[in-house]
Amino acid sequence: MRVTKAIKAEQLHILRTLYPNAKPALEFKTPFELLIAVILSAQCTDVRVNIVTSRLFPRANTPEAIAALGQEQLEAAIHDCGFFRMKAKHILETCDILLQEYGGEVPADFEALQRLPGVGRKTANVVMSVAFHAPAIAVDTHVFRVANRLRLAVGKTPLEVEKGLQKAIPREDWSDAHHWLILHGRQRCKARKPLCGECPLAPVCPSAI
DNA sequence: CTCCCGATAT
DNA sequence: ATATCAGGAG
Repeated sequence: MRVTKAIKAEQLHILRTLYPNAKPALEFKTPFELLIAVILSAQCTDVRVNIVTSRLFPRANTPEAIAALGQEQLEAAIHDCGFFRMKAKHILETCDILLQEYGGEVPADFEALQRLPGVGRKTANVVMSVAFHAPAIAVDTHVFRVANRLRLAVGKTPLEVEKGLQKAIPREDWSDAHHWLILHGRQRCKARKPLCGECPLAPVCPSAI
């Protein structure tokens, strides 16, 4: 199947109808809470992150309070998210930088975010898009897999797919489309056993079995 | 590229 | 037993 511009538009239309109320799955009340939640979400399900942060944020949800926990207590608090030693280290370093260089606030700047320990391109894109409503498409494992399967955007790296998606999707839909692709990846277009038989996108998907 | 971490699904 | 999970650093 050759995925034309018209077919890509149809793919997006079906995704929109499938996931009409797409929103972030991570729970947060402030940009700082979102930043911490997204750092924790690396190679971890959003469900598990929400369980951990629902216990952590009432104790500490500011750079000062997280820093006051220290490495050992923070490791214990985020243990269930995996990679807990590195994540705790990165979060503490990030809190120090926020306090020293940004007045304790999360910078609304893509480049500045990427300079924070534990924050790469994907996390910076999520924070810019979700917390600051900037046009950005974060390419996580789900977005990468689903975009490639649909050939909505093809690439060997997340950055290539990100650029392809920016061309294929109208800017005003970037935020919604990001969530459509994640929800589709979680619910139907799974990594292991994709449910092509009951997928409404199968007729416009070159990878459908 | 490997390592970081462990629970869960297959 | 192995792949996967809202990745990032060395």
